[in-house]
Amino acid sequence: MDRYNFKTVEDKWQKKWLDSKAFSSKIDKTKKKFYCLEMFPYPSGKIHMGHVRNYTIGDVLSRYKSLKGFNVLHPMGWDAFGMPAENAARENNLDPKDWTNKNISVMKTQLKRLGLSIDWDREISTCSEEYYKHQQLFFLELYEKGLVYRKENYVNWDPIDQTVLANEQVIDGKGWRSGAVVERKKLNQWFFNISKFSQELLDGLDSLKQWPNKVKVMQKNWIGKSYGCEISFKTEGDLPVEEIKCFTTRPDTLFGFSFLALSVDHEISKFFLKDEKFQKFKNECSKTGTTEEAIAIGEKIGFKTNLIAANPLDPSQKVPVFFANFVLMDYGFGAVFGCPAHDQRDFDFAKKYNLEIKTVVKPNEEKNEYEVKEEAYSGPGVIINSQFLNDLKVPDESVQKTIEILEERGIGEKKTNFRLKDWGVSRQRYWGCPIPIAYDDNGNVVTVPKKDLPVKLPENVNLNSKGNPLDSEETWKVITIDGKKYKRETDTLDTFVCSSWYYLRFCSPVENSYGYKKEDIDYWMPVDQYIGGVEHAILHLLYSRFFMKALSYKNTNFNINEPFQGLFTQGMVCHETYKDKDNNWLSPDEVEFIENKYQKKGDKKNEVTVGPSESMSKSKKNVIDPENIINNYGADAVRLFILSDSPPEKDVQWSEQGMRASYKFLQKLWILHNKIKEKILNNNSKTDKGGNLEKFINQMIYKITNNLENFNYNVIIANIYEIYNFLNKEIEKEISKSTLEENYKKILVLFCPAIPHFASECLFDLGVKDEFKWPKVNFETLDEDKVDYVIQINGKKRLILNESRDLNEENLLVKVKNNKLTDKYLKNKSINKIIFVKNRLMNLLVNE
RNA sequence: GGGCGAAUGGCGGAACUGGUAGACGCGUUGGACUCAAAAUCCAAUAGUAGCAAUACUGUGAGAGUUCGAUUCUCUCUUUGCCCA
Repeated sequence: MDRYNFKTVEDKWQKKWLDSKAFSSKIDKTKKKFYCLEMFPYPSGKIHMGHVRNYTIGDVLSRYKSLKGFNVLHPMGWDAFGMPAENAARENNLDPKDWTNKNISVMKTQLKRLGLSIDWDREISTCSEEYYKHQQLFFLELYEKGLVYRKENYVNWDPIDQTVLANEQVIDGKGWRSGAVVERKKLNQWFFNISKFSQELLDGLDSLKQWPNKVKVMQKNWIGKSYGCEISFKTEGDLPVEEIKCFTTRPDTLFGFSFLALSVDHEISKFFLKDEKFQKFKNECSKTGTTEEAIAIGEKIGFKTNLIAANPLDPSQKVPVFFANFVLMDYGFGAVFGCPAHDQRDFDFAKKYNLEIKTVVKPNEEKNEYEVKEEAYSGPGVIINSQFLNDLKVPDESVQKTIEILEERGIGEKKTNFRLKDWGVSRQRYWGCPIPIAYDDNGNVVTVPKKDLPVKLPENVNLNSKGNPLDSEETWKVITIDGKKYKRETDTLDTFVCSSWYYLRFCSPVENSYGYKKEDIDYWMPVDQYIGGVEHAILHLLYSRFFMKALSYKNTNFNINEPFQGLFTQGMVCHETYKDKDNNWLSPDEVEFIENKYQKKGDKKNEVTVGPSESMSKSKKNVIDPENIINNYGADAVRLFILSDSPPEKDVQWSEQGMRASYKFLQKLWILHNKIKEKILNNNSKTDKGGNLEKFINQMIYKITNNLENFNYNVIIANIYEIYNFLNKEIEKEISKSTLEENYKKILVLFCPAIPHFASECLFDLGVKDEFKWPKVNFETLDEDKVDYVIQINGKKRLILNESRDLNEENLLVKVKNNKLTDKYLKNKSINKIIFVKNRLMNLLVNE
């Protein structure tokens, strides 16, 4: 018998699957479909362990569903636009397209080595013209429907790189690449009107029964529905302004107000255009970033106007009006009233400008004399010092009641406010999908005619120019429409747009005339199971949901409400971190463990400190390269290990020892396989002596099926080990050829989802050539003649009795009393009560 | 500060609708094979006491419901994630 040679076996099966197009999927209305999708990768160079885990989980599910008889769609593609390509190309003087395509080819080869059941005929890449031309058409359709618009908006501006930065690219207020202090700058940007669907996006969450609750909660918070009130404040002063409208979620604290704060872009700012001091102040404000966090942490500064605002509920109360850096035009009307006692931001501001701090809410447990002193109080309680609002319960009753009063008096109006803002999709980047828009000399917008799509990216551009490379492409920029010259939009689309609809494209990957074919999406959509990292819980998933709503808006022909019926978020792959004596990060293969000490390889004097296990990242060098691991141990062993050590939704700790154990296990399993095969071939026994094989196998079919349905993939691996342990002993017993053969073949099918090459080889070795089917549980074999009864005395387990099934209370009690082991507990004691659970347990309550 | 989770041996983790806590793996210890080591195989492995059968304790802490709680309820501690 040979050792199990994973290289030949895995190569053989991968070739076989490829040649026979084993995983190609076609519409078959006689079968139930199952669309299994993992989040597609960014082609960054090589696959990492996170990919291995993500795609192994998806593959287990796909293979299982397919064995269950579903018509499975399991595609793969590339999220191929984005900044890393542009940066890498700039550094190495390459074309981003070449860099990306090279990476795709490397990573595709690596993924194939994992033996994934992917329909490669459906492969797509978002950077191909074939893909993005449809995206441009969608853009124009959305534009026609009024869901896309252009407006001036503040962005994070990097003055050195001359580019816009996303919020996550701003680190400690500085550009992540240049290190320059980021400024606020106003730019014309394209927006998708996602906020139009705020309510729908919120309501839709309820229908997503197979989504993890935490993701739904995160989306709910992100959408952030709140009720508030729009209040008009009468003003007086040296400006021709009579009233200012504010939005607030806390109208009940109105009597505690001590100033009004306006955004520097509030329309009133037009009166200050020539005021140098104000312009200086405005400049100062632009130095704070636009993130909520930056605003919360940054110092609050204000610019006092000569306006005075009156409390609409008590016009005798008058307060000053400021411009302030913590108010943005995005929120409400760019104007808020400040109640320092009950909002920390307002409190900080009031302290700085010496404004009154008037307490109007007291916590329930406090006395009426309660006063806010050191910090704002924003918790529940009751209203005080507020005339007719006094004694209302905060927050529910007080907010509601105040709004009613304001509405009655015609000075306020109830408003629903959403935190969700429209999606800015403009990026000042080369490597993205061009926006099919052009401008005339006056800056008026025209759309590129649909027949002229795609708007292709120019080639051989100079990536080292300042700002957006497309902006310096003078010849590309000029476009002629109907004989007239226009200038193209040089911004490209956020890459999240590409990933917002790629799952539709997988249904019709080669359809040329449109982004999808109705017949295809009617059959395949929605995605039955979507699998990926929780880091996309908000943006990508919300944008995708929006995209479906946008496509179905004013379009009766498109009726997909939610793209992803089931969602599973897998955990990360972690590894210990290492630092040498000079505090440099070391990779795991630069470290060795000798004489109970970690040291740098070949350098005894360089002791290594072991840090906590963290998500694998290049910056901390705690990365294990999947390619080496697959080469050393084989794809099945890697799959086995990555599944075995933790539940898929939790983080898993990479361990070399665990990896080796998985490898060794497959070797042992191969030896066992050969023993079994030998016994099947040369065994004439017709009887099974003392064997429980059939019963055991049925239990395992039951368990593994359940565990697969519930994503308990780590337990499935434990079940496989159990099967091995059992078979390894059972095989020594006398067992008939038919029982062994029949049951063993079932077992091998159970192995298919997790270790497909190995299981296929064993089945093939036994001459099984037809399509494999997932075995059914034979429940009859599970009904045993004898069961273990747990016997408790006063609630404590004292004895296990293996007795006939379905014993009634009296008969079991006799057996218990007759058993010598219970003597010492029952002697001279009377039984007060008996709890009896059929086929399971008897609990005797006796006098102590 | 708010929201949502989590806490089980030396470690990763099992435990169906409340009913034998610790499956399975790693590690550790002992043994076999070997001149020796590696590899492999066998055995033990929650803690305490005992040669042993066995007994007691034990699922972050404390209370509660129950014949019976890792599982349900309340309070607290620690910790993770998201939002501020």
